[in-house]
Amino acid sequence: MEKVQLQLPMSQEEAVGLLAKVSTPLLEWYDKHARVLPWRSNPEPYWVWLSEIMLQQTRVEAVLPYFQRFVEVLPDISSLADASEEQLHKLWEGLGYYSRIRNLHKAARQVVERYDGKLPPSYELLLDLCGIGEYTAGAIASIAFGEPVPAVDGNVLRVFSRILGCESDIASPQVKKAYRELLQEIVSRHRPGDFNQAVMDLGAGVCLPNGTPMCGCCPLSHLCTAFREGTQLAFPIKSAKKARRLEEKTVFLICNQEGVLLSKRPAVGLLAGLWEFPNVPLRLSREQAEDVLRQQGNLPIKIYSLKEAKHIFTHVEWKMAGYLAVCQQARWEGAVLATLDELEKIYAVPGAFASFKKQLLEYTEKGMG
DNA sequence: TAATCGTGGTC
DNA sequence: TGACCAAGATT
Repeated sequence: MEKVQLQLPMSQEEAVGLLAKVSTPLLEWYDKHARVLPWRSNPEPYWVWLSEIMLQQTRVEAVLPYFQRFVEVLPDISSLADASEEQLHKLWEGLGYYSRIRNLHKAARQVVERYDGKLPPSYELLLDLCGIGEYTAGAIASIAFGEPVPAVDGNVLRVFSRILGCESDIASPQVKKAYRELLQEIVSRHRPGDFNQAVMDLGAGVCLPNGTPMCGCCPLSHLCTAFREGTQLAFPIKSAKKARRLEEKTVFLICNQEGVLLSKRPAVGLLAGLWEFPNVPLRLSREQAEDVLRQQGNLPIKIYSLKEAKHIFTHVEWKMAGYLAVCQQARWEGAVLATLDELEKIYAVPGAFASFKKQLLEYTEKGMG
């Protein structure tokens, strides 16, 4: 990778000099304003690791209930390594980016095999585990083991691009690398974990990404180039993303006296390995939907049209029609019959199907006519 | 390097 | 309502 220089309104030496002044006021602010979080109250390596994986591209408030339940059920790395994929999917259901839990599972097995079930206490060794990249290795190494390395995430890039007035595109891997090297020079040697978490708390609560940052509360405003110039909203510079593509589907809730049919998604790709209601491409009319149901071997007693649903992923949007078919014998190639209790407790069904799951429960509770 | 991979909150 | 975005990793 070619070495890239950050585009700064100052020299590299001036930038390092400016950043050297960050640590003291940042840590003083953190001592007063740090959020109280389970993995901070008990920063054992397993908790720090699990929290960092859950927090990837995910807000603290969304993570909290998942984290609590997860460590209750699987209190250590060894129990995680021994868990079934089905159980892990259920514990992760609704949290998104499901490759995270599969990689966490693989890594737990690596840790048991290589390190006797204890997370290795170094950035380089952590980096070698599944699902742990540059950011997460830095976060665990600094927070759980006190290694003085930076943890460069979206918060760090936003906060420091504003402080520096840096015009480089933070979406570029080379630019992230340049930030890592720069921050390696100034991360607190005494409190690296607190330093990294302080920047994240500052980014999450003060140096906001969406809307106007609260510079009046910021312990670093006196150092901040963007604040001085009134250009906070111009940073960070980030290249535009590609537009989403649209996919249309027809979803079938095929029920009998016992329960409803579920299919398992392919092992790779979107929502890999999770369960879903049987579905086909395109939004079908009621007549077309009846044909599909009959082709799958059903003789529906009654068919209800459901409310259409939309689900937006990062790079795809699903627009879905839905039909509920009441059958004597529910059939669909490759599908299994799940009771409502099993749907609740065993099968992990992603949020994309939440609207239809809700409509199913409304039907079973009240009847739909 | 660019595309892939979820979900929920906010303006 | 739609666009943007969040404690990224993998291929």
